[in-house]
Parts: sequence; structure tokens; C-alpha cells
Amino acid sequence: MEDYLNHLNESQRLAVECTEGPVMIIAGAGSGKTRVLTYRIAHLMNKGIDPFNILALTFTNKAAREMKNRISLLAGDEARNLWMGTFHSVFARILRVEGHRLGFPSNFSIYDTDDSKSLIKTILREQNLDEKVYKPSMVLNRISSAKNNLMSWVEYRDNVELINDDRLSGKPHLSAIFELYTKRCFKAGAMDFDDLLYHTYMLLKNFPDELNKYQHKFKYILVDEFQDTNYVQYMIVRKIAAMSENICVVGDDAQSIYAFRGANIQNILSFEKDYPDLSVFKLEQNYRSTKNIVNAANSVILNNRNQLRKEVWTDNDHGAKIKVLRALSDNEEGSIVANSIFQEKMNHQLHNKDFAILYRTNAQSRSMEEALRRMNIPYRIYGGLSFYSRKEIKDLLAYFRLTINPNDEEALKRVINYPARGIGQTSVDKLVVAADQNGKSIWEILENIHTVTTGIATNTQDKIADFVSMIKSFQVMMKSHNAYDLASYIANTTGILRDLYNDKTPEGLGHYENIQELLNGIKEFTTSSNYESGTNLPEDESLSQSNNELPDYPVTQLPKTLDLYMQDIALLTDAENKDDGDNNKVSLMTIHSAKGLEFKEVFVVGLEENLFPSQMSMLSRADLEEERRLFYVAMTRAEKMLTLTYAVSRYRWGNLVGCEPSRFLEEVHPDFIEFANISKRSESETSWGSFQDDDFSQSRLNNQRKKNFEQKKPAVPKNFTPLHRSQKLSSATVANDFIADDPSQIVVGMEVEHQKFGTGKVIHLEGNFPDNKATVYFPAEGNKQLLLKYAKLKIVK
DNA sequence: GGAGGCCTCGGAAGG
DNA sequence: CGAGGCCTCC
Repeated sequence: MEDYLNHLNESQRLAVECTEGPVMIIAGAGSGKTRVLTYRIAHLMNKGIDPFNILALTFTNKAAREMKNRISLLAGDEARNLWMGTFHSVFARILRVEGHRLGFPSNFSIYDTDDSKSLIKTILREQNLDEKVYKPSMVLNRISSAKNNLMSWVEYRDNVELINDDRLSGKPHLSAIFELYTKRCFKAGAMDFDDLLYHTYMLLKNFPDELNKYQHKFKYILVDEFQDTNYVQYMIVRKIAAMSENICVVGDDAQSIYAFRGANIQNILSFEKDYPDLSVFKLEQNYRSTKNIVNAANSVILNNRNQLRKEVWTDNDHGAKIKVLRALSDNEEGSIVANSIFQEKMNHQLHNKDFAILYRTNAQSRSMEEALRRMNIPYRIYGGLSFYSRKEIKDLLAYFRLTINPNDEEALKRVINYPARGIGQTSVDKLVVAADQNGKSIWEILENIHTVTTGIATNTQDKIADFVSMIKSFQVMMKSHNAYDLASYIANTTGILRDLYNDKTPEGLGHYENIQELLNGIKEFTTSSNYESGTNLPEDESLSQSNNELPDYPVTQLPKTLDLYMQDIALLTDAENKDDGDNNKVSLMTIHSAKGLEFKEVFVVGLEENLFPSQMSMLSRADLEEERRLFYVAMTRAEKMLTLTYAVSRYRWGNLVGCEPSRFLEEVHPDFIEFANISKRSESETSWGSFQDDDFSQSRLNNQRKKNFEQKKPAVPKNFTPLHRSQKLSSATVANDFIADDPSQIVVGMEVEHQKFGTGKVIHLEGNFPDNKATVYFPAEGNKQLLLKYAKLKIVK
């Protein structure tokens, strides 16, 4: 044990050894964060803590899997008993056992985003509301952020500000949709992703015995990527940790790149307030990158106002300066990158796998791919459609879901007429109406289709009856058959397999193969005892539903039935990386998916204004700062060499458009970067003569940058053009052309302008972002309490 | 119920 | 430009 602690530097070791009480570890990029986390857990186990009592929460399944493997190497096989998984998988597991307290069945379905949107569409149709006004994705966002801030539909309905706000933006029925959505999920025995967190919190809040049970169970709690947690996640963790206070969070505010979907950096600040006796450790030594790269990345992030004080440094060599390459077009950018990779491989004996090309948007991969193909450089693209979100897979899984939970309305709608069996939309609509009128679920109507009055034609009724008996036969089989036998039986009986087999187009062939692949996976689950679980969670007998009775046989010998399989994979949404055996390839991915990875040489491409930073980020300062953190993440992926490229013109949606170099290029301190003017007009490309003027000359760029740094002020946004699209719902809200300021900038005493109430003065502030409320005095209206998140306030003075 | 024409819109992404 | 949704027509 002493031995392995020697693998750590001083601050890492301190962070590992401080096992008791609240701990916050601020870990800079490349500072060995994962190492500290794994060693800390291994250290706890070696000190004799039962792994069943350790809860480690991550954001991705991949992170959980990798960490568990690494801990096994340090602490042995016992590691498989750790409660290590994503927030969602851990709490889904708990809700399977305890959900009945809230009225949910243990076999509840989990709605993915598509299911949620589809349910919202159904509700809109039933309520005669316009999908254009109530865009399902926007409605879902709204419901989601309410639940993530622990707000039920009742509280939403009774919140004057919110209702007012919805009315002003022409969407007065949002709270009604929220209500119907909630009730509909409950009736279907289903939870969406946000419900898994929301209901867990409510379980702990409203049932003291449950809270007590889990406080005693999870004596040690660790949270990875803490900067990415949202409010409800933080509140759950806080509740469970309230007894032992052995809570350790690890994060880096500089790498928070998911605020746009609800992550809340403010949690880091709240943490310091909530735990006054907190031990804070900062990991500031970077082991990954050269001095030039570390310093350059630091100089960029300095332009952000919202950040914790921390100084990342490194002992490594200075290395080469960061190179900026200018291209004339996206295609030339591709060949420049491909050529550089070729050269670097030659000059430094590197392999394809040592290189990564990172971009802001997926659409940029095309020109890179073409160039790499021309040079015969093998590559792999990460990201894209996940295996489990393919249509054919979701169709088959919907049959499984329906078998397990026949009330699952979204699964039912998906497959009641697939493959086609003559039960059209009109019949389904009639079924929904009948279900509503009789206060029953759709499934209950289906079961009694011949006796309930629905207005459905008799021969359609017969088809429905056939469908019902088919599903019922699956349900009977589930008790006695293993997952694989039943799954392949379902694939055959329903006609899915036949339907796909008959499609001989290349895509159709792919669909058929995907089904086969899914079935193979189920076979593996059924037959193998050491199947790599999707959930990463232990088989923990202490969570048995009946507390007093022991199960008839050990948990490990339970027959592997279909419902167990579905529990295991329900939350697997990450894209499967098909392993074709050859891993020596150049990696292509978005910057977001590169988080946590490292490469010897990295190319960040498309450094153009309005692309990176994205033009969508120009709305508010918060968005721009997040974009800058994204740039920081991209830069710090590189170990030895970093190259930035931009094109002066680029095809966008079929049109050739002119581009300016990104402001981010000007924000890198001049000492760590060099502008290599290598761009030449190539013969094969002829159509951008107009972009060759001196506007983009390197010398001008260099002078501008020098000037900026001499004046010791960050680069000022140039050509700051607000978007013409007027609708965006985020922490800084824009609606009806009224552009709000960043709520976090608002302080007491400020004069602000409200869309409706006019100009007023902030007289009181309370609560934490994003729930901070301001009391504002408006001369015409008197005092108004506003939720800054939703109130559209412009700072006047 | 499926094929084909027309319209709209375009961001990164985990569970 | 191209994917996806919707409408129309058979």
C-alpha cells in the first residue's frame, strides 16, 4: 500500500489520504485526476472499507467502466462490489427497489428523449396545440429544467413568474402540458431521464426511513466531473452524505462544457458554503503537455471572468510552439492537416493513433475524411448515432419493453402497427380517447377491445385482439425462458426479422445485421457468467425488496430473463465503438467527445469566427465563456504538439462563404504561438479569389494580438452581431428581440430594464444560480420578485 | 399504408 | 445542400 502511494505526487497523495469529511479536489487538465480518484477508492478499500458502502458517481458509462477496471488492478477483484456508475444508473437501480413507495412498479420503463418528445407530440395533438409554437424539444427542455430544479408541475403551475413569463412569450399552456406529461408518464409506469433523479430526491426527502437506509449504506461518496452536475444531482448527493459527510467531489471549472444542458458550475461555489470545514486540494501540476501548450491554454482561459483561481503548470519541456495554419478553403484545410500528419509521422516515428483531429461541429469531418482518404491514412470517426438509438433496435426493444410493462404507452405506439398489421393512426387515436374516457390505460382498453365502445371497426378489433394475445404469450414465456430464447422468438414472431430480411438495399442489410448483433449481445448476457454489465453496479443483496425474507436462491443464480437484460441496458446510450481490430488510426471527433482523452499531436480545425466560437454562442457572455472553455479542453488534449487551422472560405449548406479567423487565435498569448503562413493557392481549387485580400494577412493578425496584450486587456469581440433568430431558452434568455444580459452579472443596486415593467432598480438578491431571485423596484409597478433565469433583464447601469 | 413532392431548418451531447 | 416531417395521392 505504501508502495503504490509513491506513484503520487505530494498534492495527489494528500488528496488520496484525506478520506474523512468533505473534500473538494480541483484538478487541472492533465493533472492526474482519474489517478487520484482511483487511488483514493483503492485506498479506502485497503483501509478496510466495504466496497458495498462506497458510492462513486460518474457521468458516462465509459468513465465508470474504465475506473472500475483500474481500481481492480490496484485493489483486486473486490472492486466489482463498488457502487460505481452514472447518476442515472445508480438511482434507477434504487428506484427499482424503492419506487413502489412513490407508486411506481419495479418494472417501470425508462423513456429516452425520443419517447419523451413523442409523448409531448401526442399531448399536443390531443390538446389541439400547435407544434410550431410548442416545439416538442423546447417543451421538453422546459419540463426538464423545472424537474432538474426540483420543481413539480404543481409548483410550476402556482409560480406566478413562470406562468406570467409563459403567457408573455405566447405559450400559456406549458404548465398544462407539464401536468399532462407527468400524469401520463405515471400512468404508463414510466420515468424519463430527469425523473430518475427527481423521484430519487423525492424518495429521500419524503421517506425518512429510506433516507436513513441509504445514508447508512453509502458511507463514502465520490463524484467525478463535479463541474457537470446539475442542481438535483447535487441535492441528492448532499442528502445522502448528510450523515457521514464523507463526500469527495472532483472537478475542474475550466473544463465545464455542458452548462448548455443544465450543468451548474455554481455547485462548486455552493459546495464551499455548504461544507465550511471542507478540505480543498488543488492538483495543478500537468503531466500531459509541454510548457508551451499548458501556458497557451492558460492564457486563453484568463479571458474568462467566471473561474476559480488556480495555476496549472508543468515540469515538461517547452516543446514546439503552437502552430497556426491558414488555409483558403475547407478542402485545403483538410489536405494541410493530412500532409502535416504524414510529415510528422516520418519525422518523429509516430503512429496514426498518436494523432487526433478535433472540430466544433460534426459537419466538418467531411473535408478531413476526404483528405485522409486521398493520402491513404486510416482514420476512425467517433460519435454519431449510437447503436441503441437506431430505429430497428428501438423497435425490437419496444417489444421487449411492452412485454415487461404493457402500460408503456410509447413502446406500444411504436410497435402496435410495426410491422404493419392494419392498426392505423385513426384506430390508435380512438384507443387513446377511450382510455381517457374510461380512466384506464391503453393496454387495458386493448385487453377488452371487444367489450369497450371505441368506434373501431370489427375487423380491426380482431387484429388488436391478435396483437394482445401475442404480447401476452411473450409475457408468459418470459417467466420460463431465458432472455436470448425469448428475444429471438419475439424477433421472429412479430415479423421484424422477416421485414428487415426482405429489404435488400445496403441500408436494409445493415438494419438486419444490427438486429443480429443485438441478439448476439443478448445471447452473451444469457450464457456468460462474467458478462460485462452495462450498469457497472454490483449484485447487492442488501437491497433486496423484501427486507426480511431471503431470496429462494442466491442472487447470482437468478435465471437471466429478458427483464433483467432490459434493466441492464436501459441506460446504455453511448455510441458503440465497433472494434475492427485495427486501433492504429487517426481519431476524428468533436471537441466535446474528446474530453478525458489525450494524444501526442492534436489538430484543432475550423478556428473561424462564427464557427468556433459558434455563432449561437454570441448571444451572451456565459455562452462565449463556455465556448472558450471548450477551446481550453481542445488545447489541453495535446501532449507534444498542437496545431490550429482556419480556412478563409468554407462550404456551408452548399454555399461558399467567407470566414474570418477566430477571436480565439488572438487570445492566445503571443509567446506560445506562431503563425506559419504556409497557405498557397492550389491549382485544383479556384473559386475564392475574393477572399485573398489582405484582410486576413498574418502580419495584421500578429500586430493586433501584440497590441491587445501590450494594453493588458483581453481581445475585444469584433463585428459583434447578435443573432437574427430571436428564440433561445437558456440561462440568458432572448425572446421577442429583447436581449437579456447574463443573470450572474446582476447585483444589488443595479438599474435594469424589464421587457414589460420598464426600468427598475435591484434592491435584493437571494438564492443560488440558476435559481437566484431578484427583487426589483419598478416605479410604475412597485416591487417585483423575479426569477433571474426567466426574467429578461437588461443591465442599464 | 407507402411513395414521392414540398417545406423547413440547420449546435455541441450524457443518461 | 440534405435530413426529416408533413401532405397528397394512389
